[in-house]
Amino acid sequence: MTRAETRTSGGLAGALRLSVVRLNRRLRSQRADTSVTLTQVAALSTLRHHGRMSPGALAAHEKVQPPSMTRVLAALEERGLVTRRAHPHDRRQAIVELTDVGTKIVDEEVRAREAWLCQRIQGIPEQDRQTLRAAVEVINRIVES
Amino acid sequence: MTRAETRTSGGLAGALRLSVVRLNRRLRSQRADTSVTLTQVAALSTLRHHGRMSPGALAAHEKVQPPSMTRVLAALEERGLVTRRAHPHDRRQAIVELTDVGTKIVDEEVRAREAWLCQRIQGIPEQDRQTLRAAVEVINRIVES
DNA sequence: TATTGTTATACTCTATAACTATA
DNA sequence: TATAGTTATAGAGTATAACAATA
Repeated sequence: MTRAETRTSGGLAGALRLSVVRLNRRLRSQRADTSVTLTQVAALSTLRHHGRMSPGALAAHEKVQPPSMTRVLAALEERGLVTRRAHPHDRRQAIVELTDVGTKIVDEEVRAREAWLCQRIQGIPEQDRQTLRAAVEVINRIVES
Repeated sequence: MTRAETRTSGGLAGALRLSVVRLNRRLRSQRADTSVTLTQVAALSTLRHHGRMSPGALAAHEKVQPPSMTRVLAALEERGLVTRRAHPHDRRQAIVELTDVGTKIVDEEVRAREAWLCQRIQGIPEQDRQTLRAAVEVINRIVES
């Protein structure tokens, strides 16, 4: 996909779609056998950055429907990476938080799992890294809108 | 995810991963009932841009394993969007190409399917579009490496 | 033997619909 | 009634292993 083909909004949308789909595939394929999946990493990372929250809030952050998050959390809880507590005032809600093991996974094993992308980012010019930093912010605004 | 958290390569890798995962989810959820799926659109787009090619070449372009592409092509062939021809000199290979209907899908229905992203891209400042254009090139280089 | 592609199988990811419990 | 979450079910997406056909 060359620069010339992304001049129009439609062309840019198509090019961005292809790039995102392919990078997403690459990221999923970097899964180590003993490690957590890409979706699980995303949920753990959100908990690490934003602290404990309800399953519904986590689903909203991750842009998935609640039943999808239920399944992710069940897997994480089974592996002892998160725990569930009762909400102090609203018994419908649960509060999900990282365990010590879960925190360790996010801080260490997860970063090892990202080695592929991290290595490539280290290998590109600083100007390209600046482009990616700015693009992350633009994409996040688009996703939130 | 703020700019400050993406200063290191690891932080940038994590932020980019989260953004890509979430945008990918949004793109998949834009599927129209009567339309083709995101994976099918990606394959059709590649054929549209690069012309006819073998299933193996298409899998390499899309960064999927050959059996995954076999399944995608079977669905597209069943819907009459692509055809298979024999390779003139190597009978192991097939040549996949868009039908007239498939071309029409790529040019019209697929663009309608992208309305969500296209609309958002039209709504951001030109400077942000330039950022995305540059980021597409950087991401593509990373994916190819 | 090496390459191209398919078949068989299984797992991950995600959604919608229907349900339960609580507010 | 409305909200938070789960269960049931189904479909999309993808991989590895084993196979068939051809080079």
